[in-house]
Amino acid sequence: MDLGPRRMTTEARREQLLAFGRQHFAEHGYEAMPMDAIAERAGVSKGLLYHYFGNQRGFYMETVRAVTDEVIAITEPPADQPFDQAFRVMVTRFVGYVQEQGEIYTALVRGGLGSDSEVNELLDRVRVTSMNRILERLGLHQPSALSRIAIYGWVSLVENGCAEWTVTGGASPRQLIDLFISSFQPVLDVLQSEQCV
Amino acid sequence: MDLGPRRMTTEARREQLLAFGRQHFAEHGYEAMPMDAIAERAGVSKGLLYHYFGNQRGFYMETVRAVTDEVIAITEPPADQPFDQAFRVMVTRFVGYVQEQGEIYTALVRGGLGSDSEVNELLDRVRVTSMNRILERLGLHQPSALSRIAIYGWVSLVENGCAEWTVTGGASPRQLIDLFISSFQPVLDVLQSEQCV
DNA sequence: TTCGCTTGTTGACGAATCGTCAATAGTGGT
DNA sequence: ACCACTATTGACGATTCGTCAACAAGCGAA
Repeated sequence: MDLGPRRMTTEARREQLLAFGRQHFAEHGYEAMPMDAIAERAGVSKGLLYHYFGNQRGFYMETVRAVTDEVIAITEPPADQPFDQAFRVMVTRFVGYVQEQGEIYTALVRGGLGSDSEVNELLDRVRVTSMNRILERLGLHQPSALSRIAIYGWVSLVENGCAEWTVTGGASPRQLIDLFISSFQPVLDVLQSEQCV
Repeated sequence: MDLGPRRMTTEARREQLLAFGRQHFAEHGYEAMPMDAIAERAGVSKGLLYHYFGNQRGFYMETVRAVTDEVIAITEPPADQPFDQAFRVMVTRFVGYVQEQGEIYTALVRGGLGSDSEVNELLDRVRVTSMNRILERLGLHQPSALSRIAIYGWVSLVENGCAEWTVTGGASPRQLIDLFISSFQPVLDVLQSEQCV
């Protein structure tokens, strides 16, 4: 598959393998294929994968982490704008990301891939990061449990709504964005009733 | 662990093993422990587990199915009530179920347990069933993609909100129920704008 | 009670996969 | 051209999966 130079710098090889892993796991899922076969598809030896990622789960985890880090970076809301606007930017960027990288991201979130608690922590980092960003922008530094649950739930709505969108299609990005933003209103109501107490 | 009679009827043994599996997988997750060890904990031989469930995934899947079937049965909305009321019943029963069986259900949904696409289909059955029930009660027999995405997203909000609730606590069932019901309003708006076209 | 048949149950086995490690072979520096 | 360094390999031991022929617990009949 590779056909490039047999010996690469550590960094280049690592990125190449992660890029491959992203494609591979999105398509085949975690542990659907033995490491021997995965390595062969990647054009390297099994030993090399173990050398770079420790074990099978390690390879999968690093791949997932690369994607989640990307999502977190992309959805960073602009700092110099009022909440409403920054919020819309955040949602828009997320939907845009899903539109482009949809299949891979969905395969990830849906758990079409395998997972254990560690992998789930990675995925949860995306949700918690989004939640904290929203709380911070709203100036809620000590939110109640209910507030956190409300935002967390909304983030899940966005995530899974997008996942479903990737599968079924049939709606424009704009429609999705509007849906997500209007869905936030009840959550915002909870947060504000919070603030008054 | 067992200490009961060594030889049981097929049905009794099967239910005993499923009850054990529910506890075990909620605590240890899928594939965290070899089948030998699982069997030992269950007080039976490894061969018996394979006899009843075919393979490791089979045992896990049947366990998950038992739980998801339970959820689907419990959240069946009453047929003889108007939408608003039936809807509230549905949400209330779900929250009640999570309150009682929370840890097991959450371990399942969160994927603190492992999963592959087959397992995920099982979990998705719960969401899709809820979605279809709502659509049916509303008389929407040919919903647009956006409508389906909206409801699916809302179901995910409920699911993950409850999961978070199980972990963090700090809110009353009533608060959760109200949150979920008010969160449905924007979704309902989408559905109704649909209906007019 | 004893025999015998049905079937729930077992544990040792072969196959497959994981993860390791000493050996190999590119690559850059001198 | 040589050397030192390290990226890379593939065979190996260990672990786990899933199978299967043998075992034995219960029940009915004699």
